[in-house]
Amino acid sequence: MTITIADIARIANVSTATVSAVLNDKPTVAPETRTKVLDVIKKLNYRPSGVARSLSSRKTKSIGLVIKEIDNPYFAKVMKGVFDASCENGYTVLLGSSELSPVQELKSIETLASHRVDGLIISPLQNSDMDFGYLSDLIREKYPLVMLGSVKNFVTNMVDIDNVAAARQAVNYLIGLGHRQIAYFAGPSHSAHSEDRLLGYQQAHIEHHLPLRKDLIISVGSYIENSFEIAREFFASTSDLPTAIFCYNDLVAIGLVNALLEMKIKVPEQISVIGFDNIDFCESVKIPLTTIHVPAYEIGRSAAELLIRQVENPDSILNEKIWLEARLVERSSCAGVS
Amino acid sequence: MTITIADIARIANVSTATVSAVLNDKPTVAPETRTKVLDVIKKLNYRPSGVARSLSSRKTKSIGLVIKEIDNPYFAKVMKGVFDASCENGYTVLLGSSELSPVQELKSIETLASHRVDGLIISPLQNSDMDFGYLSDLIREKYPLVMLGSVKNFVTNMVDIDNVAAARQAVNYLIGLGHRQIAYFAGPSHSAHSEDRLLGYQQAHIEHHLPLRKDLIISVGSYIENSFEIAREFFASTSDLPTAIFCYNDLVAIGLVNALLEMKIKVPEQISVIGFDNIDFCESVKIPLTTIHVPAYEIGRSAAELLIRQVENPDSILNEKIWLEARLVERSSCAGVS
DNA sequence: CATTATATTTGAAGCGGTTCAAATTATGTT
DNA sequence: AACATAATTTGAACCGCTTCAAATATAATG
Repeated sequence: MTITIADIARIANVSTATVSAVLNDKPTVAPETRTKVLDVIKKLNYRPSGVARSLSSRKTKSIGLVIKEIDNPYFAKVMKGVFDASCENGYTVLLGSSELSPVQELKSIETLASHRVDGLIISPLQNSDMDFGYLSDLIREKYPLVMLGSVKNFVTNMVDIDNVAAARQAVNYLIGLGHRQIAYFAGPSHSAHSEDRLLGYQQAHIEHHLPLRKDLIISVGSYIENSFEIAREFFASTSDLPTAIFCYNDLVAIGLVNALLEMKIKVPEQISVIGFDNIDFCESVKIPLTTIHVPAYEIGRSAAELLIRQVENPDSILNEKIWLEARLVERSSCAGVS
Repeated sequence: MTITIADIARIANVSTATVSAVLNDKPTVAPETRTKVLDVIKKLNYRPSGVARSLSSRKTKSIGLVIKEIDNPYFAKVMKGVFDASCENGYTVLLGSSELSPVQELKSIETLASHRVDGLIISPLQNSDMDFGYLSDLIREKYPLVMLGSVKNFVTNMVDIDNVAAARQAVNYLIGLGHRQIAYFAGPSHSAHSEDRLLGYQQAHIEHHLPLRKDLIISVGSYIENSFEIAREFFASTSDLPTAIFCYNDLVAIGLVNALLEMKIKVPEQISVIGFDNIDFCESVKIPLTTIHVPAYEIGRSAAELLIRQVENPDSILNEKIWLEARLVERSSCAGVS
């Protein structure tokens, strides 16, 4: 049915080895032979089977990308970065996503590994090595890997921003504005990023000798709606309100602002809100969002480039850490306290 | 290096055929044999090569998805739908995107096809059959295909909303509100969807005997920034302003609203704006956006389900058209004219 | 116990490419 | 023309799994 290299060989009256040679641009094949073969290939509209090719060459020219949420503008940028860099280098990307479930994260990784992707880029949900039996296997067998975020105790490639420092910067900014009661609207449980940002939040407090109030750390999730709901509950049930809120990401911040506005609480006059990520919508939202810019596209692109370098040069470094710069972007959702 | 089925067979003291049988849950293998093999598999942490498996079985258990823009919340939903349905059925998705370039669309399709994905879901850029030489090849050889949007003159599966009707509904809504000068902020050239929406726009005008003014059809693009820029130019250069604007998608609408507000033009008091897609951010934006809700997630999910059904049952219908419902969602960006 | 029916296992041929030592052909030299 | 050298081409062995006809082991029957 499908046409194979043998068909081409037969019709062009050469061996399959020769056809293979022209397919792979080997310099040994004679010009006339090359054109003859190429003609047949074109005429039959032949496209070599990547599967067969992969089997014998032990390279699939594909990489696996495991993100946390497909439906999140932050990861869209990461994906685009990965996709662009992969395309440029002739790689295809197989998509995986944990959708915030550790079980599914593992399943995604296993699926992609069994597809024999040449390497994996993973935005890990968790960061305790406990949960990474499978990953340590991969690392042990030197499977090319790039983590989007650091994983404790693992010697492997990584590209990320310094989440702790960036969070500290965000909270310090609020403190500089005069805020003393600052809440943290945390991300999904299991999220290493959320943990790191919490750490930065705490560091800023300690730096300025501010008390750490457990009741100001609220577990929210990752989506606008989650945040909206939880914000309403939170503000309905607490009397000692914070004057500023540091959010796990922009979606959380947007949901929060929506809730605040609905409750007739003025942003930033009564409560300042700061986000994280700097997704495209920050400017278009009701109260343009002050946030930490995370270079998501560049993270994706660097990760893919690093991974591909690793794949094509297996003896290169296996433990490269690329830290990209995050920076504060001031818009209108934060104000000083009077 | 990597461990193969032969290793398992040797150690378990059976043939590779037997190992293969237990891997594929064939009922013929004796229970004791099964457990013996399974034990070895577990002990060696063996994972069969999807590549080898694909080569001999002629199935890759993967599908290709070619979208138009990775970095677009609409397609994020589509992707999620495709991803979920694929996962549930044991398929992996290989990502492709034209990023609005016809050339890259073709390249994506070719790449995915050479990876021998079992089927393809394509959100086609264009809709003239002229541009689809490659596609007609695929169709001719009965490659399982689902188009996200109709392609003229092609007999193939499709799932989409009725873009013409939905656009007509949007424009009729504006007309019903009393608007008589309605502009269309069109999407990227090549976009079949944008063409269809233009058609609906025109039909609504004809229905109501309103003149079709060429100067009210503005080619914008697909992103917030494009729209923002072009909106500013447009309003700076025209005197005979429309009272309402129908936008290719929500991103365009959001950019437009941003521009209008910056120019101190009141929305919806002075100009009504209606979007298309109903992305998550419509509610959170400065002027909550009235728009046409497109069930993107369901589109993705139906497409994947249809495709997989096709793949696993090759003699089933090859020309199924699934039309999903779009509906108007009223928010605050449209008002009647006085 | 011999014989037949049933349950398991297996050998070997693909699947569609890549690879490389060996064979063949073309070119160059005395 | 004979021989060495360089340029091309090729046969056949993989790559790691599936498949299925044939072989072997086990159970059932008379």
